[in-house]
Amino acid sequence: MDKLTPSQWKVVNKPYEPESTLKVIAGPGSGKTLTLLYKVLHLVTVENIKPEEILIFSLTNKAVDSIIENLLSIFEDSHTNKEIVRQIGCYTVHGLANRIVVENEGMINIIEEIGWRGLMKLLPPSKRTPHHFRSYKELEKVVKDYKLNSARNKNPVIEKLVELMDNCKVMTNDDLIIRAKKYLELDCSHSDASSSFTQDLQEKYKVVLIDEFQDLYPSLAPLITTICKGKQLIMFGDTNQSIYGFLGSNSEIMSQLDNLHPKNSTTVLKLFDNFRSTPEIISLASKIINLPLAEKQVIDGTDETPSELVRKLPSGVLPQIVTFDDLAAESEFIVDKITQLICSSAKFSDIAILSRTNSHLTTLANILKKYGIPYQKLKSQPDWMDDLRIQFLLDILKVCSLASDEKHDRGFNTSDKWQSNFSILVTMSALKGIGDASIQALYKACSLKNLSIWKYLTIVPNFEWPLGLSIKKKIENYTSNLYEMIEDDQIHQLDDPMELLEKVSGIANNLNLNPTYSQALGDPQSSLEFKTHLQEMAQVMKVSKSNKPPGISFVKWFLETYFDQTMVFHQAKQALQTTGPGTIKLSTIHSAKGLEFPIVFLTNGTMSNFPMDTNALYVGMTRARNLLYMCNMKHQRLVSKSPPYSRNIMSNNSFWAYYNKDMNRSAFGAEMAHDHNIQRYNQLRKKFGFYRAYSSLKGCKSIFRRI
DNA sequence: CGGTGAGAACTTTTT
DNA sequence: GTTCTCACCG
Repeated sequence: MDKLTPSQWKVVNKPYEPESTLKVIAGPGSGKTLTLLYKVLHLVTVENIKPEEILIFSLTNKAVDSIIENLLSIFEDSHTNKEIVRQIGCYTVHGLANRIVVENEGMINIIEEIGWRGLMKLLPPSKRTPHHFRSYKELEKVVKDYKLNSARNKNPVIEKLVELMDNCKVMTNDDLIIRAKKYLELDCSHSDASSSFTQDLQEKYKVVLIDEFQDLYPSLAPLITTICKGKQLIMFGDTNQSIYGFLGSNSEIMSQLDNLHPKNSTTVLKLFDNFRSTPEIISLASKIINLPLAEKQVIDGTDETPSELVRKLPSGVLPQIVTFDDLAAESEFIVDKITQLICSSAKFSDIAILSRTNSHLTTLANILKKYGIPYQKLKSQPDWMDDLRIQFLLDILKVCSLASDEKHDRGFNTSDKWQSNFSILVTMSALKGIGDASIQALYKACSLKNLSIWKYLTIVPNFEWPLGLSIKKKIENYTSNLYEMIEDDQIHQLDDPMELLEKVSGIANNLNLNPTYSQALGDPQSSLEFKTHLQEMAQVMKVSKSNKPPGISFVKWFLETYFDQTMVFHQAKQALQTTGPGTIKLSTIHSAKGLEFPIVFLTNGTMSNFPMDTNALYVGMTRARNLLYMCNMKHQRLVSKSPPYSRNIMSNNSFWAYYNKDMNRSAFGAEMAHDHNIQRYNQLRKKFGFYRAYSSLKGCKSIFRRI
């Protein structure tokens, strides 16, 4: 059993007290998660807080999943009923907001890239007007600003856009938070739905735990402060690991939370030790964030004196910093290093490659695939979800489902009347040859007649449409392809997932999509990729079908739940992969937050030229337990001093002894195997064709530096 | 019309 | 840190 340190016990034993705040500052590898788990256990077993009175928040799905998983094992270890864990509320902030809003107003639509692209088509075309936007991101920003203070900057164009979004229940993630807060503040104590989720939040919870508080940003504040008021608030985090600055300032929301409860009921505790990384890695990482190790931490604040800031013994191997001119050289270095490590004591599953961008990650994945190295991408969403072609199919499904409901008068109230408009706009905007002008003319005509777009297209004869002949033809094609599905209500009768998928891809096939969607249609690799994505979507559809309750059509059920189902499915699949044969983990630094790996490669790609964010670099580095390699990290503090470069990690017997001990693995006969390892390495080298690699490695100016 | 300086975007997440 | 756009100036 893991024993806690005195400073960890201090956190755990801090008594429960309503309307108080406990803030725990916990650096990387300080046992933050373990402390949080024991805190929950303590609340339940010692403080007599009921499990259903505890609410745990984090920001990412991965963090939430890992908390639940760890809670299960810790409650099991302490011989407490595992059922208890299911009663503890554990959510991402957005997941919770989503549940509240959906409970109160049914299916909603979270707007994403293609949604914004569709809305952009509604804006006046002139380049000179202030409403012209280069990219959908600009529009997104303007709409956000408008919503923040619509009273001050009146803008009729944006106003109409926002109105359309409201009518179609289209929300940004920030809207989701605001809406959720609104429902929480509503008094529904008189409502007869006695155990609604919203009501539970208003009344039941006593303790709110926030994991990774440094990741919070201002637009989350309304919801979080509403929820935490009057409860005991326990926060864990580390400002040095704040890597979501691009979403807004963390200090802003933190000061709001600090003021939530009276000053004298706030306690700040710190966890100092680092059980994770080698002193070599910690020392370099501290240098990056400009934290002179021991001294500074002792000075600021608590009476706690750090017993040992570093718990692990030196490994004798320094983090290695390398720079390459091109991608080929970088990937050869990585593959070669991996080969060396694998031919020593490391397993594939020990290794993680972390990069800053998802696109670079994809590049690396393809390279690993080429060499036949097993890998696994750590992503919260599966790949098929961000395929635009798939998103188009989903939007077609939404159009059919919503328009059919409207046609057959199944809307619940009048505000639902034109919910289909948004999806229609989005899908029509995806058609080749339909530009801003046509969309605007059509939309205007619909508003004049006070009809939804679909209704207009089906009841107004086409000679009245304010469109050119070729455009009319295209729109007619769109309408006639969807006609049976909507007007004959086929969409809700199709009960078989495969039939439905076939039908809808048939429709998409008949529609001529613009290049953004149909990217590289002729490219065989791309269409193969699409096929794989389709299959993955089909799998989720089948799962969805199998748990569909009676009394709802399959499409509706699928559209309402596919997101959640996909996440569950995806997570289960990833878990299966980790238990199978070892795979190298690929992840962005942001997604790797909270995780640790025995061996870490950090890479920034050779092409992207803008410098590494200090905190992101710090987070990346502190993921590593024993070995750290950094490729093309462009950061000021890494360009310093000179270098012993450990030429051959394979021959470093003392390091591998250290490594195996750290991993709790028997190192029996490791030294004996050394010659054998070298032999194996040379064979693989030959197989992988590293001869070229070596020449190019020599050719590129590798710079090895040390702190 | 062409040069120049300022400022923004590039990237990371949430359903 | 690099690259692009736009307003402004001569």
